[in-house]
Parts: sequence; C-alpha cells; structure tokens
Amino acid sequence: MLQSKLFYKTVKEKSADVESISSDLLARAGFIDQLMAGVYTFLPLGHRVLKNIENIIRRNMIEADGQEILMPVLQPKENWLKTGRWNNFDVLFRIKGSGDKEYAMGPTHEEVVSPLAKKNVMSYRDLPFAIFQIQTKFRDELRAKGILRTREFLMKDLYSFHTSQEDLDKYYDKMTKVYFNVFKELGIGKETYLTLASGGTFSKYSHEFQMVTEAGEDLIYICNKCKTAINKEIKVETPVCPSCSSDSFEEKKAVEVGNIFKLGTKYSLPFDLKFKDKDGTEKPVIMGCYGIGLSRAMGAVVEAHNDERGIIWPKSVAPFLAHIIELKSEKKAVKTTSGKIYQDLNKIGIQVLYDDRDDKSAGEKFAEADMMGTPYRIVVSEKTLAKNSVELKERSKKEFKLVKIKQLAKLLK
RNA sequence: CGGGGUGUGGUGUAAUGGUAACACGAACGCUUUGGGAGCGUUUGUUUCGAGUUCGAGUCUCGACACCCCGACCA
Repeated sequence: MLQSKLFYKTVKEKSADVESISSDLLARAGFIDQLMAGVYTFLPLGHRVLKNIENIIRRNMIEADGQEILMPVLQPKENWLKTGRWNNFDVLFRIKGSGDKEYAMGPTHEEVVSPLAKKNVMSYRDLPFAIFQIQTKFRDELRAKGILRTREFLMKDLYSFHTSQEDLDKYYDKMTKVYFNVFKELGIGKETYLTLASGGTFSKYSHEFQMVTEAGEDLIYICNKCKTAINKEIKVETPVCPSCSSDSFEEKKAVEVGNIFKLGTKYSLPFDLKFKDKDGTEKPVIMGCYGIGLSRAMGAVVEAHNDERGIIWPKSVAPFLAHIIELKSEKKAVKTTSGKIYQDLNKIGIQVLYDDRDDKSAGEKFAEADMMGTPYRIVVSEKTLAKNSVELKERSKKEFKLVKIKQLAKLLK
C-alpha cells in the first residue's frame, strides 16, 4: 500500500477525552474513528488488523472442528420470549419495525442457533458438532468505554452440541486450550489468565479469559501459589483458592477477552432441541458456548503493546509487516530503489506500507511510523544507498542495523 | 440507570457580560531535508433552542452530545 494513497490521518495531540490508551492511540494513528459513544468505524489500517485477528480466530475454530455459518442480527421477539430473556436481558436492543412488530438486535445467538440446530438434529448420529460465526453484536450498554466496551462490536461465537455432559466436558477442555492458543497468537498470551467466574444466567460456573491491564474494568484475583485466577464474585463466595486452597491472592485489573460457558440444557429445553439416543430414549441436547470479542481483542492488544511513541503491533496482527520510509532526496535512486523494494516484497507476499510521500520531513515520517506501530521499519535514504543498504529497525527495539538490499527479503521472510 | 463534569475553527487551547484569539493542521509560494522544519500569504470557529440584557462564548432554563465515577455487564 502506498501511504500517499492510504485513507488515514494521524493526530499529534492526545485527545481531551480520556477513554483508554488503546482507543486514543488507535484513533490518533488512524485505525478507528468514533461515530458516537460506543460505536466505531474501522478505517483501512484498523480493518486490516481486525481481519488478521479474525483469521487467527477462524483458523483455530476450524481446527477445533467448528463450521462457520452466519446468523442474522435481526431476531424474532418470539424466540426471546421463549427463553424468558426478552424482559430479562438488560442490554438487549429491542426495535420496532412496520406495524409495531418487535425484533431483537442480536446480542448473542442462543435464540437463533438452538432452533437452527433442532432442524438438523434427530439422532445421536447427528452429534456432536460445533458451529460458529464472526458477526456484529449489539448490546445497549449503559456506559461505553473506548474500543474496549462498545454497543456494537464484532464477536466470534461458537456453539457446541453434545449427547452427554461428559462429551461437553471433553470439548470444553479442548476449547480452553484452543482459546489459550488464540490469545498467544494474538500476542497477549502472557497477560491472559483463565479465570473462574460465576455463570450468571447461563450456568453455575463459567470461565473467562482475562487479560491483565490497567485499562480493565474487571478485578481478578490471581493465586500467588498456583496462579489460578478467580473473579470478584467467586472471591466473595470462596475466600480461598479453589484449586490449591491458598488464601494469598494478587488483585489485578483485567479486561475480559473471551469466555466459555457450559450451557447444558438451558437453551435446548425451551426450543425442544432433543435427540434419540442409542437406547431409543429421547434426551435433550447438551450445549456449550464460546465467545471472543474481536474488536475488544484489538484494543486489548494495543493496551498490552504500546509505548510513549505509539502502538507496537505483534507481527501476527499488524496491519503491515514492514513499513518502507523513503527519505526525500535529490537523487532519483532513492525513489526508484524504494519502489523496487516495495514491489519485490509485495511479490513474495509480504504486507508492506510504503511511505512514498515527497512533501514530508524525515521526522514526521518517523513519528507517524512509530505511532502506527508496524513491526519492521525500512529506511531508504542517500546515506543507506551509499552502502547498497537499507536501515532495518524493529518497532519494539531501539537499535537498527544496515542490511544489504539483496538480503532484505530473506530477512523478512 | 444514579451522581459529576465538559461542549469554542479539522485538532489542542484562550477570551471581567463589551470587536472571538493563539498554536497545530490545511492550501499556495520560497527556503529546508535523518526524529512531527522556517518565513510569508490564505483558509476556517462559540452544539441546538428559548430567556435575561443596550450587549451573551461567558448568566438562567431546556434539549442534545461526549467524558468521568458508581451500579450494571449473556
């Protein structure tokens, strides 16, 4: 991508509204734009990051036997009445269509996926299976907080269907590992804890994946002895660690980047979702659900990876792997060589942003590059070309090195 | 939802009730060219609606918006 054509603007000054570091950086670096409280547009840079996150999650879900579908945002009131959530679900957007007909804007999809499953499940032979989607969710949160807590957000939700509790337990454990792998790939594995939580309206217990950060709205308690984490509600119920009985905890602020629930029969019963077992008896299907907020994950990654100059993207989610900075020069070679490097890297499939602008000073280009946080910066100038080289610097490191142009592609691969 | 705060060019700020200003940005020109450059010219502003007043960015009331604290958060 040529930076001269990129749809973006950076803002030098910190915004007056606080929100969170991630929202401020993402907005100022041109990744997102706030339309209103809790609602954001993803600009080309932000959209690329979001797609990278999406692909990491999608690949992991498919590896866990998930099949991708896409369910509607617009849902019938009737299904929500069936589960009793039309009146109970505080953050549900309820909208009116023609003739005052009412609909729900999907905040989650049990009310759609359960009747859907019913159409395909007759016998134990049809089980187990898992289906998921990556889709925009709507929740009428009373209070938004930057990109970390929004009213409209992208979410991956997977639902699993089983013949028995044992089978669900097995899949649930597998999913726990898959989730850890996702967060590791997103670059926040180290900061993320599996946290025992109370299940709310779903089940007695659930698990949250909490990333430790000052920007978090949740409090978690990490056992000093075995590193098991529990959330606030559990801490009230159980003053000692549920796995090692230690009473020494460290309190940390955290943001919930994912959660998993054992739904059991909570949604199969209202929708009459059952199957014929081997012995001929009819049994309710046992369900699990597993969510990850993608846009929130994007904010979480930024919260975990930034410095005073801007964002430091992990390679896995970065909008571009490399950022070529062409410094202004009288000599044509600087531009032609920069252009050639850009083409060569593109050819071998490396995502690269090329700052080809002629009217920007070196300082401004560097400052913007640091703010955007691309993992590798490649500076091309008269100085580097004199040595047949370019300057290669990692965003996360201080030092840089001169690299022969011929070797550049190999190094980045 | 309860409480609090704030709304001024694109952004960040200033302005005893008395001509809306400064910096950054943007456009143009010249100079500069390895860490958000310099000079000059130009550009563009009081959230909305009532009210008080000779006169409102400033005071009063209302609406709307955003932010913060709390509560809430499948």
